[in-house]
Amino acid sequence: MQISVIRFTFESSFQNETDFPAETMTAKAIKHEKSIACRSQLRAIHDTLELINGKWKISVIASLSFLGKCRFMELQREVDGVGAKMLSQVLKELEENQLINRQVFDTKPVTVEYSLTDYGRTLQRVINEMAEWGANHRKKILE
Amino acid sequence: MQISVIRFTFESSFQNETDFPAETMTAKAIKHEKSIACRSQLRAIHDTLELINGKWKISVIASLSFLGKCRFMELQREVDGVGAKMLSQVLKELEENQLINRQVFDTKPVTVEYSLTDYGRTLQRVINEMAEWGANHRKKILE
DNA sequence: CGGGATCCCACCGGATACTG
DNA sequence: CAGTATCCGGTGGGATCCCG
Repeated sequence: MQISVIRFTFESSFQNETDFPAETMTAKAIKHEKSIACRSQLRAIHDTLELINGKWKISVIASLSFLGKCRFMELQREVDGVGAKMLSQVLKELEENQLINRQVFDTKPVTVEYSLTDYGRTLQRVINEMAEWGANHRKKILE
Repeated sequence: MQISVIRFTFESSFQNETDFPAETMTAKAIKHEKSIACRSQLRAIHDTLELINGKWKISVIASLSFLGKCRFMELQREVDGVGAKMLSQVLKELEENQLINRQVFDTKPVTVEYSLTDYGRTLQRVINEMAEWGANHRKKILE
């Protein structure tokens, strides 16, 4: 009967199991297994959120992703509503987390260019999923 | 020369274009096109963030996604660190946004079960990407 | 058990002014 | 241009108590 526990996979967790002929102990075991798996997923999600959480981070990353190299003012113009202070702070944090590069040019008025690092680029799939979902959501809301 | 604008796609935006033989006007046109595309992506991302932003929403959705139906206390136990007030608030907002179902049973101590709606389930891909990225990130951080 | 009400604080984030 | 500094209000979110 322990085989039923093995039957559990992440994929199966999205279906109801009301027709699952489990007795109490097996059900408990399944629940426990699920909880273990769930916590490890939650931890991973929490890790991700720790880096890209906040009102602006994802927008900044997405902008750099779509536009390539960007200067400070370009980014501020692109990300609607962000103030200089927040943008500055966000850029600093993203740089600390190795997600973006900061390159300073010694021109007459100093020029700074930001760009994604290779590691920052690995967030693209997450960003794409979010953008896609958002687009579908807007369609749905407007009936 | 306008053909070069047409050449632009999202995919191409991730490569440098330093070797792109564009004159100023074409480069400007490209930049403008990019900006337009970028803004529409940012708007979509903003829409998504509007629903799932915050410290707990994604964790709650992920928990329901992995565990299926859940009661209030189960969720609170699962999502590490969340208080009853926040959990309650988050659940209310998610319900208003049609992402979760709330089902009340008239037992002696009242029982409430939460579960994802079909629409809430469409967030799964976003969640999976985030979980996967977080797992890789943790691996990378630990060298 | 499943929350609502209240209190309270930290910090997010906006506005403005200033610097190099 | 690319920030930094300062001030300050709103609110995210924790703790605690309470209620059906």
